[in-house]
Amino acid sequence: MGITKSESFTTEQNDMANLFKAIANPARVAIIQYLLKVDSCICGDIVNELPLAQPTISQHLKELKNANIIQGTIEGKSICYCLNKDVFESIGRYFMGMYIKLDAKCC
Amino acid sequence: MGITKSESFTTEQNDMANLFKAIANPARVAIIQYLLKVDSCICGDIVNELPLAQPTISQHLKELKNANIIQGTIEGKSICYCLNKDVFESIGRYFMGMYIKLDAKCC
DNA sequence: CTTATATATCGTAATATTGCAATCTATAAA
DNA sequence: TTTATAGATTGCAATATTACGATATATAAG
Repeated sequence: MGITKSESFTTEQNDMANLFKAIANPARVAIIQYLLKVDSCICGDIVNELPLAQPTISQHLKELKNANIIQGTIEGKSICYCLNKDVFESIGRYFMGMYIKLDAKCC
Repeated sequence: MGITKSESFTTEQNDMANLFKAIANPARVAIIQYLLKVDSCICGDIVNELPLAQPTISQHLKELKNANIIQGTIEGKSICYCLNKDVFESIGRYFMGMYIKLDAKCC
C-alpha cells in the first residue's frame, strides 16, 4: 500500500488491519467461499476452480495461512487445506460487539 | 494492489473484498475505534487524535464513507461523522454464519 | 535411482495504496 | 465584502500488492 505509518498505531490496530487485509481480496474471498462449500480440499482443487495460476493460488493460500484463516495438513504428496473455525467466531464477535455498543441514532 | 483480476470474480466477491479493504488499514481501524468511543465527532477531532495530516484523514474518511462504514452530516462549517450501525451487524452476521456452518474438525 | 505429481519459492512487471504539501471550496464571523 | 475556519481535492513520491513464468522442493510410484 505505500508508506503506511504502522509504527504510529497500536499493535492491536495493526493486527486488525492485517487480518482484514488477508480477506480484502476477491481471490481470497473466493477461496474462503470454496472451502466453506467443500469443507476441505487440496491446493490443486482450488487451482482447477479459480481462474488463477498455481503459483498465484499458492501465494494466496500462504497469506491466508499466515493470517491463521486456514490451516494446511500434509497428506502424502498433497496438502489438505481447510478453514479455521475459531477466527471466524472471533471476527464475528468483534463486529457484533461493535454493533451492540453503537447507538441507533447518529449525527 | 496491482493487477487484481477483478473481472474473474463475482460481484459479490469483489464487493466483500472492497468492504474489507476499507477496514484493512491501521489508520482506518483507529478512526473506527475512536468513533466507537466518542459516538460522533468532526474531522478536526480525528486530525487532533491521530498522527496524520488533515488531507490524509480526509481521504481515509472518504474511503470509509464510500464503503458505507461511516456517514457524515454537514453541521455549519464542519461535518459530523459517525459509524453506520447496520454495516457492523451485516459483517458480524456474515462471519457468525460462517462460524456456525463450519465443522469443528478439519483435515 | 528415475519419473511423475503436488506445491512452494524466486524474480519481476504491472498496478494499487498511502501520506502529504499545496490548493481549492464552502460556510461563518466580523 | 473580507477574513477565518473546516474540509475536500489534486498531484506526486514512496511503497505494497498481485499475478505469473521459471524453477526448486518433496513425496509417491515404478
